Amino acid sequence: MQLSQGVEWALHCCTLLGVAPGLTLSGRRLAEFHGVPEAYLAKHLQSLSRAGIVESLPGARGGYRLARAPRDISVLDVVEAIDGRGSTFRCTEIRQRGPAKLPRTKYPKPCGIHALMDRADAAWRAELASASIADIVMSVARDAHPDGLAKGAKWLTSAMR
Amino acid sequence: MQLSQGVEWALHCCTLLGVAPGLTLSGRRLAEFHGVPEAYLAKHLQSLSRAGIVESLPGARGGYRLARAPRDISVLDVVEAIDGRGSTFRCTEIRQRGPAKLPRTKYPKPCGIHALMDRADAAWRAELASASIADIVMSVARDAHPDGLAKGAKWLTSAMR
DNA sequence: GTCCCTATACTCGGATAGCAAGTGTCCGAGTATAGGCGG
DNA sequence: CCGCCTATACTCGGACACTTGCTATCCGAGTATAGGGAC
Repeated sequence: MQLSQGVEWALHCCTLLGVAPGLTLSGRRLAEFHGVPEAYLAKHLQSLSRAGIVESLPGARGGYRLARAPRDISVLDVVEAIDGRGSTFRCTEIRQRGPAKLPRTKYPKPCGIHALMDRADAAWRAELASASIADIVMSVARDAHPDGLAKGAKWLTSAMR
Repeated sequence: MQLSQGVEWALHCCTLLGVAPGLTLSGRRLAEFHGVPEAYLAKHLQSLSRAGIVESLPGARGGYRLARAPRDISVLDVVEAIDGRGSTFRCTEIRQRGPAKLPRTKYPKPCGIHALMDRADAAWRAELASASIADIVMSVARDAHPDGLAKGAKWLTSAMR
């Protein structure tokens, strides 16, 4: 079970877009800043757009910007936008197959395995929902090396020209 | 991100093997009881065997049985045996790429995104580690319909003949 | 009746195809901009 | 000098190949058993 590669890219993109309110960057700039292939990143940006996390502005000087305040976008929102909203565990109800099966009405409660898996899933989601893009931006501002922040800021000003 | 199909099968197999100490069932019987293809289930049983969760007995009257007490086998053990032990999130350190990169020594701490993902991963694993096969067996015994348990017990006695 | 041997049937284990989803890429539709032209 | 028009360059969006890993299956090596035969 592995998370899609695009999740990492999408989170970093949202983090970058979250450093300044209304900051708009094109797919090309976002790819350039992160050193990832532009064409493939565009695919994930589309997913973010469809999910209502970022909004796209067409035309020259267009690009992507956050659709909501960084505080109101949880990491879980981004993860689900890229990787899908489905549960990690799919219960095929194999207890209802084989020689010990009963009529369908005899299974009022979900099986213990399914219930446990859902609990683990909920714990994972809760952790991701507890952090917002704003939190990530703050953590970067706090932990990153000053030189890196300076280079980033410099690139940003030149990219917005 | 979706869990492998085999995880469900493996958990149900371990649950069945956990109902009685030393209970040994062949791959054929396990597949028959759960109504799943025997050939494919065998592949997952091999994984369980390699992970030291079940031990295999060759020859006629052979099969699989739990290698440890049900109490000492966590659900996480089974999940990791089938689906791998790797983290769900793979950080490719894209912050070290692009125009704002710095020498590698300038990144003493893992990035905030990576740290958060690891926390979520840990929460998921903790939940799965908190339950053992013995717990699953108990929950089935408590929640399943008496008729289903009776049919299961009947099949079991005939299968052990 | 007891022991031994052999053939058997059953078991696990790894090696081998098929397929779906993620990965990676491309080109077309649409728009704000920049420059040129006319008034 | 000012306003309008046109061409341009850039943007997003969806449609199209490719690869990895999960899904599914098969056959071969090995062993405990069951039955038969010899003593």
